[in-house]
Amino acid sequence: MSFSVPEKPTLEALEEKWNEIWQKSEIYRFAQGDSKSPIYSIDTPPPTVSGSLHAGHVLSYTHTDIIARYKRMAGFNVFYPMGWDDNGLPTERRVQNYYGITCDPSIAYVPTFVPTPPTDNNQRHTPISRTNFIQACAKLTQEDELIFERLWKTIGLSVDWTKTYTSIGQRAQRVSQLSFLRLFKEGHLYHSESPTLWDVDFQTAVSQAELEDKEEDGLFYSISFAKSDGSGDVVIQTTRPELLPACVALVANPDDDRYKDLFGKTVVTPLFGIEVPVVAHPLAEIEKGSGIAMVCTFGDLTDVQWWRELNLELRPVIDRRGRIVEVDFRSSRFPSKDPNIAEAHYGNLVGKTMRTARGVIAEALDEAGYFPTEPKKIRHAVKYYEKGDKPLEVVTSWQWYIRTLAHKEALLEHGRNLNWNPPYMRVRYENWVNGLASDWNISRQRYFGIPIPVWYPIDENGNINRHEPILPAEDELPIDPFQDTPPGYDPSQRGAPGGFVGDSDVLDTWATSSLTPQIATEWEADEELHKRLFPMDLRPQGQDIIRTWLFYTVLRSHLEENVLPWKNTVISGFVLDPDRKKMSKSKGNVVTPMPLIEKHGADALRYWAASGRAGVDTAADENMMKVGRRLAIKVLNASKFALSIVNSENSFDLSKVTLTKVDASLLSEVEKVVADATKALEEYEHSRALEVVESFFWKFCDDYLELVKIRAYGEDGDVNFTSNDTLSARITLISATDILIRLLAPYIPFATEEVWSWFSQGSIHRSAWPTSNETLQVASKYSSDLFGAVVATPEDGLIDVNSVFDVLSTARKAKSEAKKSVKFGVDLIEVNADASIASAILIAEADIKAAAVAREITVNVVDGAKLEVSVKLAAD
RNA sequence: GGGCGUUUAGCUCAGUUGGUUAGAGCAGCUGAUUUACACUCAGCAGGUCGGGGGUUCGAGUCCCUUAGCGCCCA
Repeated sequence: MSFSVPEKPTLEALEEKWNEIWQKSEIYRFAQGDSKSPIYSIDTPPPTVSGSLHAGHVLSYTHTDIIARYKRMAGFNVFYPMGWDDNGLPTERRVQNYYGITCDPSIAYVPTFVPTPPTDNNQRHTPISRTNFIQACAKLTQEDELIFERLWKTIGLSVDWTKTYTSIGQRAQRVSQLSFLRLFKEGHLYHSESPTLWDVDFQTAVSQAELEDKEEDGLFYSISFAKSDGSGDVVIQTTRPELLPACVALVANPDDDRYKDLFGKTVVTPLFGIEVPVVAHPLAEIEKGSGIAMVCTFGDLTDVQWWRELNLELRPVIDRRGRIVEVDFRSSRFPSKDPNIAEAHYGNLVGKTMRTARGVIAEALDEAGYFPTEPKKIRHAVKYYEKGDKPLEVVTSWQWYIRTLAHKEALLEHGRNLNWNPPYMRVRYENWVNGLASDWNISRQRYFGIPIPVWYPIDENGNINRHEPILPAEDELPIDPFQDTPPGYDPSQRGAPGGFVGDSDVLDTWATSSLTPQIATEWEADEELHKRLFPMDLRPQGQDIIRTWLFYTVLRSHLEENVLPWKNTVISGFVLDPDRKKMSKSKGNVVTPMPLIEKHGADALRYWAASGRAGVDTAADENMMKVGRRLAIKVLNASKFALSIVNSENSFDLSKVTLTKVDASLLSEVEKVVADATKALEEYEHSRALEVVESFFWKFCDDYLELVKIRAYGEDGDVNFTSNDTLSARITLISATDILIRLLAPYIPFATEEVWSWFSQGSIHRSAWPTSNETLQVASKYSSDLFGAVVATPEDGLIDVNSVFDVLSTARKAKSEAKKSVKFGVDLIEVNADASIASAILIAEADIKAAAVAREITVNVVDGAKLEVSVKLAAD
């Protein structure tokens, strides 16, 4: 065996060099045919490709990659696919802005249309057909995916790129639609016309998980309602007087003595003259305002609940664009006592936005004397869609829902059975499940998404019958009800009386993302593979999407197969900017990873990421990257040095090498490091494992290498070393190097692979993870391969090498304080120590003398004494 | 308002079941220098562990209380 070590190793261009080799040799490929090795499967978060790349991606994906690499080395057949989340609203928004287009389903398809970014950014968006729009989305996401893929490869994610999927791809479509059909048949999914939170800009329904409360300034108006029996007024408070025409009741708490007499009686709405009942409900807060509120259809979700539970009338006044619709005050729905006055006031509101209408009606109420007091300024929470810019409205529409409320208990139980890292993250999940208030609305009134796979019959009068949806056969999936014809119909019947119409909605992105375990493991496509891979081993993800991605995925696996989708989850923290502020586009403090990689190298960035613990927010700190870069460079240089000593001229002829006690003890320290690092990684504590290995590695370089390098070279100096002892040092150097770089391989894959290539075959990332009892085997292998000798261990035990290093360190300190060079001579090192330490020092005497350039060492045994070292430097 | 986390050296963080003198890296300071590595090495200095109270022979660690910061949910 021989090997070659470069003259001047460098980190530059290692990323490119090794990525190319890794891709070619497919070292990260899942071995589908291997039925023996245990499988470790990872449910990788599919990043939203329409979002921007930032350092946060590097943080959490590196954490996962460290585990993947560790498990692969530990003998697992690692299933580590990548998915792209390209479906949904964020993509639509990006495509609209990027190409300057907007989707208008009423426009005809133009086959020749090629989306191109506009030259003038102020230009109005060009309306295009639904199909053209979808094609534009597909085009841009493909480009975006390439950018992500390049980053993943540059930071060295050991993904099996043959398993890539997308959330809009055929496979995702089939799985999503198949699950939809199954859940519908099993009764877990239903269709209903009900009040739903609605974003008036995006024109779509949103779910509870997508809500965001925003604190806003508002006015709390007091409005007088006249009692129908003429016995006076009741004063309510509201922030939304514009909904007065939609008022269907007043509500107060059943325990509120002030209003007990009014329950069951009626009052009349000001301006509009509609008689409404006064009702009791426990959700009415006694403390809030005057304790009595108006119920409108609908101002918010509490209104919806009151309306449902108290069987109130329905008087909708808001359309899907968030504007006031026309109503008839002579109809039974809006039975005004004075239609002329009602119409006069309402006429000023029709077509107005909520905000404008509020001002108009407030003025009218004030003029007509319905404000007993001035409106009060308040701060209150207003519900927004997390991506939206206008407050959500509640509108009534047909939507598809997956039942969640019925499964709370089971979902909590699943949460208890999942291994959470860090454990306290489970609480967030439990809080969310306990706080669920509505079933999951999975339909979205958008375009770039997976179609809801149903059609509806149209009766002879042209009315759509939404109560009896037509379902496709499972083996026809995926389908697009806009393009495909339902069984038993002819394409010409689309939209015609007696014919059919496709559901025009698409699925919520989460309705697909919650199936990533099923998509990745070939559920209902390769059942044998699915069984081997599912439930999966690991779900890594961000803390911000516990309530969405994690929760929904648990729900879907519960509904499909009644199991947890994975055994473990690792929740990563956020990346903060260097000043420890949360990164956000609006603040302009987003740190993008590519420039950092160019500056510090991929291993350095990975080191920074690895130093952040699971669940802990981590600042994008360039200092840490510099430290990582130093480590990678040190690995190259120290390994080069160790290996070149080992590889230096040898004319030894020994059939047996007995390791010196210093060397055997060093190897035993390595074994402890292996054990500690392995334990930490098994517990998903990647940063602790790194710390253990890294700190030992520096000690190995600064103390052990310094201590034995003269012996390892075989040079004499003042001391004579035997061939046995020289070979012992060389075998120890290469064995420790071999093991330590394997321990570092998951963290700094490029530098360690480079070193590995100097003296070993194959990829380090396919080598075995060190075990804590293999050091002697490693030593034997190198001894036999390099020197043709067998290795023996010293007979009577090991010594404490750390005390030997302490002596060396004291000598260095004396020189430093005397401002002398490290190589300055020492006349005498005097040591007082307990017997065991004293004997350790004596055993290492020759090494210490050589390393410290000391002429003499005297060791005094003092029972029970701590190690004391005094150093007498040579004269100048 | 409720929940979770966090507060340790100038900065970023370790600190295990309570147990010697509370650790590391960075920054700072003092030095070394034909060298495996200047992308280096050695050394020094720097802390009342957010405040208060308690349990204990002993508390950074456990309990109570209080304040700041961050996140989540109302």
